[in-house]
Amino acid sequence: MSTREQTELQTLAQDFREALRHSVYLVRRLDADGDLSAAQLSTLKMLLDDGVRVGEIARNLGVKVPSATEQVIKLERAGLARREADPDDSRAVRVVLTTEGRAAVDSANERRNAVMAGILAALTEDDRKALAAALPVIDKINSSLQN
Amino acid sequence: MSTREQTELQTLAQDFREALRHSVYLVRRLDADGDLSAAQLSTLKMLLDDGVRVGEIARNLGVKVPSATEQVIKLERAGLARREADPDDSRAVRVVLTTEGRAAVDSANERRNAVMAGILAALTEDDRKALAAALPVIDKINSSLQN
DNA sequence: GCTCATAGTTAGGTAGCCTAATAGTTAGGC
DNA sequence: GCCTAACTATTAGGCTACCTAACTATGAGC
Repeated sequence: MSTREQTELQTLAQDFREALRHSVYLVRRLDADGDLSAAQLSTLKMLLDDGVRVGEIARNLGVKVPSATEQVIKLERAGLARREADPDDSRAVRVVLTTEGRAAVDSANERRNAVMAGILAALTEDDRKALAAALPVIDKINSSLQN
Repeated sequence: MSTREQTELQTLAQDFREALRHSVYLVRRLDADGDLSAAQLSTLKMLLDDGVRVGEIARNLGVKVPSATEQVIKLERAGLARREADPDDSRAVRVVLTTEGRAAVDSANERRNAVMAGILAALTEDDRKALAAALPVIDKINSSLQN
């Protein structure tokens, strides 16, 4: 890698860090929406397909198992999820959505998408293209870190 | 706006939300570095130029004033910042860096940039170009929300 | 010189994360 | 078959970073 490339890498690193830091505004704007916190909405979304084990929830959220248990307990108290015994492994717990949970995911998801769409609508078409082109890269970075 | 554009907007909104959610991995990787939390490093960086008022710190961080006070108190206890009376307005407080604070910003900043650069080095040149092109857009979004 | 606005702090509370310790279950070696 | 080691989840206790509400002190307008 050339010296020029090295410098560019440094600059990009710094700029990306700065952009990430400033994204708190965006994240908070989205979270301001609702009755469902970001962590809880993320958890509920995982449950859409099928029952999911607590450990898997933790891995998906990028947190430790006790933190996932905590989220599940809150969702259960809110009547949005339910814990069931895993038929294959009695150490494990399968977390599933309740009917209310399913409805809550759908409506929270739609409302947040609408907020985000409103923000993106203020951009130019070129801006949106540039953003769309970067999303796969960001996902690539993130999944490489997921460990 | 055409129906096709509407749909694209919805899709982009959803994808961007998803990418943001997954960025916890990246943010946590960067924060794992060190002795200085993300909030504290951000606060310290603001002080580099000049004394900054608590209200201004709050606005910059995107938090309420009491939260900024809290950060300042912690930095003060850590010996990294100092509160001084504002000569122009005795209601106000100017927060300034100590010598240790200045050194701490520099080293934490460098270490985090190095971590980020390491992550970005694993991408292709095209990926980095796409990312670099999107950063101004992200900043544009963020500054539109800042208020 | 009141009154109202502004700057910051204090008090008390919440969410979300962590580590360490614990209970129960499964799996492998012998 | 049994014992140990590994795994799954929960509980307990602690931390950071937010928040709102209530307060103190200073500044500004009329």
